[in-house]
Amino acid sequence: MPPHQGLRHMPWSSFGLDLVTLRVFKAAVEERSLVWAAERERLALSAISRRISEMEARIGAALLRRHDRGVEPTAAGEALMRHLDTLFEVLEHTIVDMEAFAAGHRGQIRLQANLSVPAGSFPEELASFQKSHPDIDLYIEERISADIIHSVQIGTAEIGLVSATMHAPNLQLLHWRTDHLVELR
Amino acid sequence: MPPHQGLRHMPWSSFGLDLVTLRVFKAAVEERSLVWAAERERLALSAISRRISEMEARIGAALLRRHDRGVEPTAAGEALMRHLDTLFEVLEHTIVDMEAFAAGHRGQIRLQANLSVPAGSFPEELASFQKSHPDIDLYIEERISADIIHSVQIGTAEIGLVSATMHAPNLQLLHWRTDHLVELR
DNA sequence: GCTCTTTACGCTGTTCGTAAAGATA
DNA sequence: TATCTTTACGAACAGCGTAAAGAGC
Repeated sequence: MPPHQGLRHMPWSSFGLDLVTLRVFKAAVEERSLVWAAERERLALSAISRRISEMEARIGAALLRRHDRGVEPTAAGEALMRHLDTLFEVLEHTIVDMEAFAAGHRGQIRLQANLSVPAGSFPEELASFQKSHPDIDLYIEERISADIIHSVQIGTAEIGLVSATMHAPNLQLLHWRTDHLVELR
Repeated sequence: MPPHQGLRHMPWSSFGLDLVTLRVFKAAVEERSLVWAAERERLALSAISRRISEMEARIGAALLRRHDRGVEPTAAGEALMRHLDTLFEVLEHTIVDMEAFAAGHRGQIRLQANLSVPAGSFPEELASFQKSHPDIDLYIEERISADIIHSVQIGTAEIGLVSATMHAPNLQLLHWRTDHLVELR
């Protein structure tokens, strides 16, 4: 049997939406011209024309109205643009988030605690955490509660453990990369 | 000068995020296995492995932890997953919206007519149109014939009705989203 | 040994850029 | 004519699938 050579037909759901084409389309609408969009996206004019035409074909509706002074979105194109604004916003947030992981504190967690905390089941909790996250290096430091909270807030520590009695009864905070807010015990 | 052959390096911003890879990654996390993700996405196992590895390389952080029973998201992978949920939601809405335009049953239609038109059976025609297309909002404006024609041409009106005697005997044009050109009576 | 993931490699489809042609004021 | 968009075509790249190799229980 010859190589099956893939199911090329479904890049995304039924429409062939891809980020590059969507980005190029956005540029075309914002620049009101394929020529300028080509320049802005550093792509050949012909490539942009083709991308948008093929997207229109797949969707089954015109997205741009062409005239000899440039282009203009149709009603469908405007609707698409509204979605693209939020789509690329989400994407931007995603990238920022991923950059944070890529940057410095990759696989390292700085933990700060004060002395009144560790008495209870803390060591076991720590051990289980390290077992389930073997690729993370834990750095443990002792501080006073106020400093710990500040460190977590400004990001010089990923985890802060403060005495339960000082701030909230029976509650210890584990603040992990600003994504997780976990109750410990 | 030889063909410049493109700036291949920047599919999206600095990261090479593309919808197919993101979708595949989502599948891998949800299925907790590349094998199952491959099956679900109808893609070769090797293709999935490569896609995810390359995305991790570009991002500069591990997204999956591999063991011999499958895969598991790292902290970075979990963060990415949270964004993907909203991203694909937006995309889903976009597709639904575009499908509506493809079917031709959506949105607003700006209609321009001049006074000499409506005398005849025009109101009945309009009523029947609105009855058969209940989800379309009709906006009606009065203009002179030349302006109407221009509006339809440049797209500020989807429908133009001009006096039969002025331009073509016994003919009124209904120009709909530049896709349909329908004779009205 | 079994199940999972990764790497190697040939091959095909995709997509670019250049260049020429069409369209419109 | 000048300025935009589209189409044609050759070439490079990207991405798939098969198959073999690595890893961990």
